[in-house]
Amino acid sequence: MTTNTKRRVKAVYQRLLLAYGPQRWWPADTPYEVCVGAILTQSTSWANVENAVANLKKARLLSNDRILKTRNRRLAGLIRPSLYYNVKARKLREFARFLAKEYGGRVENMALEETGELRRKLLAVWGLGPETADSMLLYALDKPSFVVDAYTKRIFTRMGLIPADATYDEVKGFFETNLPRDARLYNEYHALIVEHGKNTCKMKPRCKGCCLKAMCRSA
DNA sequence: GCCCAGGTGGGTA
DNA sequence: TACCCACATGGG
Repeated sequence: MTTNTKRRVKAVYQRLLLAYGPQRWWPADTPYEVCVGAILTQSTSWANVENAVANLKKARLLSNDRILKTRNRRLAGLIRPSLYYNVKARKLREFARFLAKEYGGRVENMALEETGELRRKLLAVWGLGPETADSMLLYALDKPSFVVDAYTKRIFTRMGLIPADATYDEVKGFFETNLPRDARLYNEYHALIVEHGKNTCKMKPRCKGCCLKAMCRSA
């Protein structure tokens, strides 16, 4: 990995920060709420997730014990706005069962586990893929685990920094080797990528007015 | 009315 | 391994 690559990765961050300002993620009140949101936001816009989380709060079900005690059908009804509500209800309960069994139902106890080992355990839970697991590590536990999503790959592939067929772990590795190991930086960088993806990447004609245009091969 | 969003699991060849 | 499909709401 060249110092030039490191410079470009840093330059992208600075351009995004300048364009969108600090994002200060994750939008949630507690680490547990981050974990729930990470599951609910799978392939779903955040606005829909907010409605689903609000329903859970209103029903006083936003706790590991309550989710474990609630039937799938009731849970699914409450998280209906978040799309794929039946599978997501199961995912919430699978996570709740895991948290109860391994960590006494407390997210803070997860934080005591070594990051690599915890990531392996999270990935073994049904319904938790790499992006969801990394979101929990980074945004709920403040662990330096870079989160990769569809926007990340799209943006950095267009800039010629990442091959189009790169796997999730390869993209994650790209960022972790080209950035200082800093949870706050990873946090802000991913949040900025999402913000950028939601706005500029949809622009037509593509890249017009994009803050990364000067750095983008396909612009 | 159409498109797509802060993915993941399962089935098939 | 590499695809393809199911899941299935709501805002622009």
